[in-house]
Amino acid sequence: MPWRDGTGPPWWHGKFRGCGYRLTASRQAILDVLSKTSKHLSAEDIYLKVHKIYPAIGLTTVYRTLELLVQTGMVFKFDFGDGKARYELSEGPRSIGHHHHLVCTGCGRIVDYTDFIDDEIELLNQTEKGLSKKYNFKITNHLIQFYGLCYRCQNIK
Amino acid sequence: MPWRDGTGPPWWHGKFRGCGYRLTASRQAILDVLSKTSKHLSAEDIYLKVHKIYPAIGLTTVYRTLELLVQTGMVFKFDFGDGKARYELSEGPRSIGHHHHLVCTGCGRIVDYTDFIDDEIELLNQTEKGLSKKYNFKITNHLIQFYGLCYRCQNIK
DNA sequence: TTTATTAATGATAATGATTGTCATTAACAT
DNA sequence: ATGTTAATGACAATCATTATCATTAATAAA
Repeated sequence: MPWRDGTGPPWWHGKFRGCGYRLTASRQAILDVLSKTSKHLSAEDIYLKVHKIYPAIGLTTVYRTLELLVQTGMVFKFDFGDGKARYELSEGPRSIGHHHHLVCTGCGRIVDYTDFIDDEIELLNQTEKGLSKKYNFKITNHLIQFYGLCYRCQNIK
Repeated sequence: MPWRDGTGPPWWHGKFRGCGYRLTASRQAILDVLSKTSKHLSAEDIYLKVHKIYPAIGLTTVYRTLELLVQTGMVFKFDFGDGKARYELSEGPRSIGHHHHLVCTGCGRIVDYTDFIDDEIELLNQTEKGLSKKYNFKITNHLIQFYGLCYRCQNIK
């Protein structure tokens, strides 16, 4: 399956049909928005962006589509503790764009990092294997976040 | 500082005074409940349990106390994707009770695991050190969750 | 191609966890 | 013992997310 190699249709085209879902304009628009950002968008952020391109869309559809995308593993849903969920396109824990987060508990700032990812991934693979066997889980993804204070919040009294 | 060694007052007594907070009956009751469970309680779960011992307490106070406990690092707030936050007493990522979670995306079942923790922790320490330096973050905690399907959900069509 | 089937959609209302308000109470420093 | 002020509880308000339901449109069937 072509994964964003620039040739042919976007990598997600086949994903829907295969599962019996329809590839609609709304869904394409949402995937488009997600694939063109590196930000951590909330459902409403996504709604607003999609709305510019495709004004007919409703917020409900955004929520519904995101749920579907999360279920099929195409999108990962994050919680950074600010009361709304954030969504990122997920090409799986082994993909190139995969990263983890550093979360400032003072101001909510989020830093994506890919440093150290290689070592982490290797260990995580092992852990995954062990956990899968012991608990009979079929593991599909993982979430790693570090919490702390960013340089700014360290210096605020 | 005594950390639940069984002698003297509960380990958290000093935590409050030191920060200028008052150690009230509500707060003690909430900490008591949290320290006596290994479940992943929501704010309402906690409210109901505390209410039995200390019926005067209000739900608002539970939320406020939990927020305080999270801020001071005594409690960790989790999101397992079911719409409500869960709280666990945190003695920090190096403590004995520290564990990570396996989350079933099918039914929401949560498995705590401590297996592999030692290797994980060692790598996480290194990563933490590297990240701290590079991004100038003062890291205080981390969150690790694996997502997948439990044995039951794997066999449901 | 036309038509039938049914998933997908949008508008709107409903839900429910969490937060804000404010008068009252109680910890604890003095 | 008393004053200061943080903490509390009842209640209202907020706001992200979900449910409802009539309508539309993507795909299969003819």
